Amino acid sequence: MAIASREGPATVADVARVAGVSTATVSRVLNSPEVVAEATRERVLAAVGALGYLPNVAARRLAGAETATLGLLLPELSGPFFSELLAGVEEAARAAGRHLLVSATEPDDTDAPLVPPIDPRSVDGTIVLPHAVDGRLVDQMVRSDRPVVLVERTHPDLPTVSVDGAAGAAAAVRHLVVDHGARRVACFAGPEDAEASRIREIAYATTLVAAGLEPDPALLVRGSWSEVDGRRLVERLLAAGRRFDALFAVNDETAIGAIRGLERAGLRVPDDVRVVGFDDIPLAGWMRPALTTVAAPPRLLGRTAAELLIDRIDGRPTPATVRIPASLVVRATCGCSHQEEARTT
Amino acid sequence: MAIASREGPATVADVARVAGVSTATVSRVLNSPEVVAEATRERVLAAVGALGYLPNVAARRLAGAETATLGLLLPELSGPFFSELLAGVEEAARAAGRHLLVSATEPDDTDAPLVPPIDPRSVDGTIVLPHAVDGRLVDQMVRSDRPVVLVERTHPDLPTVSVDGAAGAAAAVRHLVVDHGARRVACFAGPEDAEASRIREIAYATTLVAAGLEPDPALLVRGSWSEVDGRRLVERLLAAGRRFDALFAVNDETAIGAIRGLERAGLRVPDDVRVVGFDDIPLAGWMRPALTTVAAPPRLLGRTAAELLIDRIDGRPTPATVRIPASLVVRATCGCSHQEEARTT
DNA sequence: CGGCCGGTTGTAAGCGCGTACAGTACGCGC
DNA sequence: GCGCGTACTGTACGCGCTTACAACCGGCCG
Repeated sequence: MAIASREGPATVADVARVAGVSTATVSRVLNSPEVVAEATRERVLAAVGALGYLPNVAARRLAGAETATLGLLLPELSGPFFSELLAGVEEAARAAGRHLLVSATEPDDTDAPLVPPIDPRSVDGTIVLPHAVDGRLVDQMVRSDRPVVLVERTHPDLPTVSVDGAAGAAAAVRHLVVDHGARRVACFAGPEDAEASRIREIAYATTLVAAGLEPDPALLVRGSWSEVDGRRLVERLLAAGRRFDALFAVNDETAIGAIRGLERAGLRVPDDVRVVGFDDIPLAGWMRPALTTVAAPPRLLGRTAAELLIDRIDGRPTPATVRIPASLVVRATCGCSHQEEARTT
Repeated sequence: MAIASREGPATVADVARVAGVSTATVSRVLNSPEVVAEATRERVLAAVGALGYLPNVAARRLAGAETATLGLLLPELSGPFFSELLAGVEEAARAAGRHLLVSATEPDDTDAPLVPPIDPRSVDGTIVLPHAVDGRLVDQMVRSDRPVVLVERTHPDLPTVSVDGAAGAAAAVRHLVVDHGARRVACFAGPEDAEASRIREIAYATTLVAAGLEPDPALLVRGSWSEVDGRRLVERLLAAGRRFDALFAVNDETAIGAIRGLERAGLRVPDDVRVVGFDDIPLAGWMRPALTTVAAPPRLLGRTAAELLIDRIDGRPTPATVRIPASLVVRATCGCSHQEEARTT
């Protein structure tokens, strides 16, 4: 006489006993139902329901199956951009019945050089954002043979999803120059090694040229994507006596900081300086004057990356690169009429 | 002659072979070093280093050890409050060498009634936020015998960490009434079943009474913590002909929405209506006029919850309840002088 | 000098699950 | 009536690791 129920959660063995089959059959019902006879399948499923059986992820993983969890590696999770992106990833993961293992990595984390923040063996695949890990680690992940998807960052043999920074930046600068007649357009860029920023800077310069303007190198300055840096860059430029009638920032937080800096310096936005940001974080629409910016919907970015990763995991054919279109969202800081509508988000 | 190195990551067996010991000894070196002889330990450690051995989490878990990962269950991850909290949790988890499994649960997720978004067996413990799961699920997690910590939510036999909402709300209302002479103070609350909101509402009412004012029930209205709802509540109140000279919102987003609504209705903040929020999200300090609010640092909340959970997991004694002090951050929307300093965040 | 003890290390038994391989039972054709 | 294929199902092993339990060793006490 077998013991009817034991401590702790039910196992395949329990289900097998209740359904009167072997554990192998239970496992088959769960993983490849089509090979099991109809009647047996139903009996097993009933037992699963009755016992509230839930597969043990660890055991499953150990036995070689998938984890049903995605890894996400990013530099930080607090800002509006990353948190929206995270939300998008989580959304897609959950929709696909996957869990999400998240890890942030302080950029200045010099020690613990090669222990990955996420063990590739405990996830089915990983999404990696810029600066989240250094190149060696990425290489290591590639070798781990588990799928990896990059976001806003490239690598010779890894798929990437990114926003169309070039088109977005071009649209922003064109709007400033062509529609508003700006002559001296500053560019507040990110760190030199940030690919996403480089792409936008280049588009900024070429668009200027295309419009018959000569880019002034002194007007291209670098910060670290943060609000305070936006403010600091304005101060630095102004202190150096550089004047400009428009400003394109490679992300919204920098743009917002810049606007604060301009206000404090007694300059009005958009009357004295027109400003366009990039990203379209929620705050962009809430602030006053509302920020004109390039929409690079982080949530969509995240969702797309997750979907691509899941497709890879499941072995479906996937594009090597997905480019999310960026579109100019005209609000007030560029100098267009202030008839801004309530955001419908 | 044993094979020197095989495919894939190294295992304890590999380490054992290289170090010339048994797998048990390797395991012991990793888990309870003190029982292993000095010389042996060093030899094993050397082998671990040489092979770049990394324990397989799944196997470890299956064998009964801990996962070194924390679960976090929240209603959504996009807003400023949750994303900051998440950052705090992640920070503490990483500092303690733990991973983080994150899951959001749409509140309107009616189906899939009892399958937990996070399998309690695959984490060492879980942090649960309001609305993240319904009561039955919480009960289930309690029974799973793995530690659970609640945030801004209570349960008879679970530890909780929350901000001192009562003290914070009281300070806010007192500031409005005593320092600014407000007579008719509206309260924009959250849903009826939100504990955190209830506590603040009660403090709002009692503080009014204590100040010799009689709370007008018509001025206590409910939304869902969101910006749009803040705006809607203003419209509704105004449409109903209710007048008020001050407004206390139980969270910043509602307060911000309310301010937009007031502006649109032609009322000036703080001149016509003084506003105080709650939470102190980053945006509070960035917007204009800058929002006076009660600081309930979400990051600190998250970090504290994670630390409490880790203490529980490690079996250290822990308080049943941690209350994070809330402090009034005076900026512009309450009507105090506009000499707001740059946020030093 | 035998026995016993504390300090170490090895042996082996699972943890829960997937799956190759080996049946088993039935139905068909010859 | 026998052989063989088909459709299922059961047996048994291993994934990598932890952990009783046993084994061993030198030194001590009696």
